[in-house]
Amino acid sequence: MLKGHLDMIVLAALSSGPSHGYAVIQEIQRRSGGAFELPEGTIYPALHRLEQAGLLSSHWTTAESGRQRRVYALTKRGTRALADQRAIWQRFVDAIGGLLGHPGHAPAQSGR
Amino acid sequence: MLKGHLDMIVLAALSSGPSHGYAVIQEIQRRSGGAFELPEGTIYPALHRLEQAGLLSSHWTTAESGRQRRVYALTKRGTRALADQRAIWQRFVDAIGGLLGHPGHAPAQSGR
DNA sequence: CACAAGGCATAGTTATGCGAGGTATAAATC
DNA sequence: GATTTATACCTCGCATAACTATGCCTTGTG
Repeated sequence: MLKGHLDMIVLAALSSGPSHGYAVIQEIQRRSGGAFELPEGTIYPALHRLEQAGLLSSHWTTAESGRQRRVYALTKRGTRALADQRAIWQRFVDAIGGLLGHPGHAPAQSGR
Repeated sequence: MLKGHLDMIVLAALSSGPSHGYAVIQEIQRRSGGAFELPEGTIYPALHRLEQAGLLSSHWTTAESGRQRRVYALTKRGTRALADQRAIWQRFVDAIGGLLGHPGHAPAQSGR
């Protein structure tokens, strides 16, 4: 379960350039090594939420195939939000690491 | 927010030996470097859930102070569950890592 | 005695990922 | 030419689970 981390994941998937919803799903699946196969019912609402929040912008395009696609791109705020999320994620991972570390083992003081 | 990972955290906090609820809260706070300050309304239901699931066992004791405490301990299944959770967590972290990794960067193939 | 600190408990709110269902077009298969 | 598969979008409602708020009891302290 990625509760609470989905936004970061979607933002990350768009960090390499604009893309449309369906492609985001596949990009996430690819980049996660198949670990995350997110259903549409997860991604589309997330994209809408993020656009609503001003972290993404979207516009309709027509692919060469003639298909209609809604392409999303990170906004300035979205890029910043992703950076924040990364930092939070890192702290989160460190904290869990401290908890999982052996009983008597002093938590890695993490140089920074 | 540690949605979905709370159980692992609680199990981890008990991996160094039996303890009672209130102490679990403080242990988690300590081991996480202060990152996780879990309210009682989070921990107690979690402990109950885990006992219900057979991952913890509990019994009442009386401290030297005369106070009643409910002490929880990992069961065999709980220990196994913790190990499983660790593995899942590791895969999860790796997957997120792949997503956060630079765009053109091939995801670490992680030998195993 | 009042109040803080230790200790346990639960009922209700809220957030959110996901399943299920719906629409539509293009390409492939039969 | 008809059916299926893949692409592409959308939304409603459920279930899960963490958190807020609150209450109760005991022990120690000012």
